[in-house]
Amino acid sequence: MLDTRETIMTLARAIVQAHGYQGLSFRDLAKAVGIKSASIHYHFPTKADLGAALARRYGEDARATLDGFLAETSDPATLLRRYVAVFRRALENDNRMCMCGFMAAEHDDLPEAVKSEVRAFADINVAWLAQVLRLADPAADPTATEKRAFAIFAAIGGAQLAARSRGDIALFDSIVESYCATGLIPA
Amino acid sequence: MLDTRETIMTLARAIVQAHGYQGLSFRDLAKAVGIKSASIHYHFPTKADLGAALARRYGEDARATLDGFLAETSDPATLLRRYVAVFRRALENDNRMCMCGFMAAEHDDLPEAVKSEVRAFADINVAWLAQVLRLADPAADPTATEKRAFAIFAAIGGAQLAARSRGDIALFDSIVESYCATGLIPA
DNA sequence: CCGACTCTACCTAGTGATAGATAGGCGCAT
DNA sequence: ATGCGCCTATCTATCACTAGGTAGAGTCGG
Repeated sequence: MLDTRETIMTLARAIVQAHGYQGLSFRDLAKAVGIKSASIHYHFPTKADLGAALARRYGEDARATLDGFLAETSDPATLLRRYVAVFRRALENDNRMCMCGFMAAEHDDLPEAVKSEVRAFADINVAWLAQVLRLADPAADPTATEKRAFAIFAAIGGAQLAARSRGDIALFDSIVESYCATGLIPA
Repeated sequence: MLDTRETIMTLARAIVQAHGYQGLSFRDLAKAVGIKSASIHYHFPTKADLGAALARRYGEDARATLDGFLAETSDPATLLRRYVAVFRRALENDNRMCMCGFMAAEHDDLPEAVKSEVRAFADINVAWLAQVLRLADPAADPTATEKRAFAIFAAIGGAQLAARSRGDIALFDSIVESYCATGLIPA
């Protein structure tokens, strides 16, 4: 393998998106990578280290993706459509979900280092959404915009969770449609 | 204990609401109940049996609670406010969340019997919400009403998840406020 | 050019803790 | 005396993690 550490992170992310942090085992991960579990510990001393690295990278990747969208267009409707599509893609990928969404549920059992990265991920999403909402309505109250951004973030996460529990991507689409129709997500 | 089986179910529910199905261990549960783990197996032969019974009862209780609301008033705004309050109460109870919401995330690792009960729980919620929406707008298209009901269910679940990840009930309130302000939840 | 040293990236083997589950027995109430 | 409710004791499997070792690549002085 060219870069084992990267391979570990990629495969671990996929596992956590499907089974959660609790459902991530060094043995299974090692088997997927093609090495022994002891070798995972060489790259990430503890599971908490791996979890924190995973969540941090997840946030970095999200920021890069979202900023990429902003570099291509300033149309709020297009940007929000693309944002929703990111969450849809997780479901398309074997009914997976947002890694930090899963970790949010597991909050009570997460090492502190992982918890703070999960919070940071939410912050990145909310900040970006608020930025897009300001493009749509620059005159709006900044505090209300931030609240609205958090509401959209939470609602899409909820739609993903509901669709996942049924293994039904069409349900995700239907729920998001309702969000747009009722005005939660501006069109 | 007067009724050990009931005690097991009550305490198990609390554990799953905080740590998920995966986070429920017979040893910890038995310790909480004050018996040995082997005795749990006497009442529930396997963990899957316990999980299914838990999810089924959760749905039954929800139905009873919601129907109780309907028996008291026919005002949609009041009913929806009470519905939201039920989810808020989980957070108030040591930052717990909806048991079936947690299980929705764990979907991939759930025994089939548990999965179907989780789906049934969602059905109960959506059916009740649709009923309330029909009270608010009897002329609306029934299919659209059902979609809207699912959107509200998903959005509130998402709000709970987001608030839990921050241990911040005020965030739940803020998000729900946004849902009402934008019109997702009719006022 | 070569032996000695060191570092990286992996390995085998095993730790103690914990998981769900089982067999069989004991005490008590009907 | 039958059976319910719970027990002790144990099983097998898996968990994160560790100790200690090794093959190979790179680095160094002489």
